[in-house]
Amino acid sequence: MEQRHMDGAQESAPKKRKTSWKKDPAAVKEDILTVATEAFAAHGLSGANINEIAEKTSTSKRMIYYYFGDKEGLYRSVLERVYSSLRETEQALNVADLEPIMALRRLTEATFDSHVKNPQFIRLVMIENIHNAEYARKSDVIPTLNKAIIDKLADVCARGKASGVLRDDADPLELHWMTSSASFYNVSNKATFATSFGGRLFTTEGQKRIRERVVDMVLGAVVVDYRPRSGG
Amino acid sequence: MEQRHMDGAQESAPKKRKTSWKKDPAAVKEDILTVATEAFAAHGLSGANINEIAEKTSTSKRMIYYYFGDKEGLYRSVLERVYSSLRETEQALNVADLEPIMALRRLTEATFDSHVKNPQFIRLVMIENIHNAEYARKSDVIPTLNKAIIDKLADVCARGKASGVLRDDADPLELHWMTSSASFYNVSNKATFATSFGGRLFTTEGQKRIRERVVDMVLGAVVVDYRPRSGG
DNA sequence: TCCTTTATGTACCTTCCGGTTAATTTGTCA
DNA sequence: TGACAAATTAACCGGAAGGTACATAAAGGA
Repeated sequence: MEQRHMDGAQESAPKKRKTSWKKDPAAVKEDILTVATEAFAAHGLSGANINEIAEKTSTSKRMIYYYFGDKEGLYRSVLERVYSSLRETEQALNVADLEPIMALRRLTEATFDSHVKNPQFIRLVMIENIHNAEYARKSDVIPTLNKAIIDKLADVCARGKASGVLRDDADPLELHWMTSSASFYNVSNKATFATSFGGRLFTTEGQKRIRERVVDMVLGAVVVDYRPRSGG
Repeated sequence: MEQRHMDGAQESAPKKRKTSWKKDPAAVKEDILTVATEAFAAHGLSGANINEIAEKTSTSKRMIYYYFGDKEGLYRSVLERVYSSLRETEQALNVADLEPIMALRRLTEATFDSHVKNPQFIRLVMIENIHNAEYARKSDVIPTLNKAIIDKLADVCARGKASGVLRDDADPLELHWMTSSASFYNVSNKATFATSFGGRLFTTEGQKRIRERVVDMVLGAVVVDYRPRSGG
């Protein structure tokens, strides 16, 4: 992504002629995507307003249609971008040289934390599920992005079974399901849960407890004779 | 808006006068709510279309506005109705005379099953979360509906701690959070999960395994020395 | 230098859709 | 039975919002 001078109108480098417009497609696209991500995450596909999005960019509505075709195309691009960036984060985590239980704990905690830190991603996935994943399915990147995390879990599983600390029926995909479900729900359903039951679980203290409980759940389900860190 | 007599129109035997139209407000409202529930669950608040809803009812658009004021009012009514009906289901389950671990298992399984059986409820809750629960919060029934399940869990917890089978730090609200998170995610994120990882977990077989795994997770997190039914 | 392609700005159009107006029918009750 | 309220119909409105037409300024060759 090579955007030069996305702002500069006044630092006037030597001979860089700074004629009227920008002519910087990459930066323009990025700008649009950033604004659109916020809008779609906040209001959903039908709820987001192209005119409003356009106003918040440094460019015009015309450019949105020029680069993304229509509202749906813009939405798809937003979805792919946000998916990719999260999966990159997942890929960065290295647990290959931790012993299996510790590795599982770390992966679970990392998932929990990354979900908490990326509410926009969560909201877009929620929205996509409302649409029965029809746009994610159309994408040719999204369905392929997820090997990394499963591979990691498969490795941990294999090592854990070999050393006898994990149950024989432990399954990488199910493990991912378990960590995801708890971590996702924690962000996605915060609003209604707090409305029904109060905000106790969403204070700093509450989240600390929940985070530990999620680890307990996951480890409790696959570790042979799991003993929680503290308590009971 | 000031409509009384929202029901009872036909138990008056005497002078059966079946002239042209119905004059049956309760049935009309129910009809509208049924159609609207489907529409909002399918397309969300902004995505649902009042004209389409009206066409699918046996009455007219005007009637929707007559009884519910505006789109938001209709949505709120839909939300309250679906919440109430699910909570009634929860209330029906009796586990007071099961021993604590078995009671927990039953509650977890029941939650899992009821979520699977009520995808419309799930979708409406997802949508409500996209709106930060703003409409649920405005309601004066929804925030009060949820005592029942917590009370049940509190009872189980107390008994379990007394007999030493549950960890001292087991907490009813956290328990509800655990059962809900897994059960909810199983339905809410089915579409994207299957897109990313295939549908293996959503076959009949897969769901059977997942269901048992959810029980393992919950019990594994709060039961002292939990031993899963099979495996390991 | 001119021609083609890419990128951008301005103004406009059309349709959909939430909501309303006004008139009509049905039931109730004095 | 007739007046009044509740229930219902049909036609209509205004504006918002997605999308487009058209002109035109930059860049990149030949």
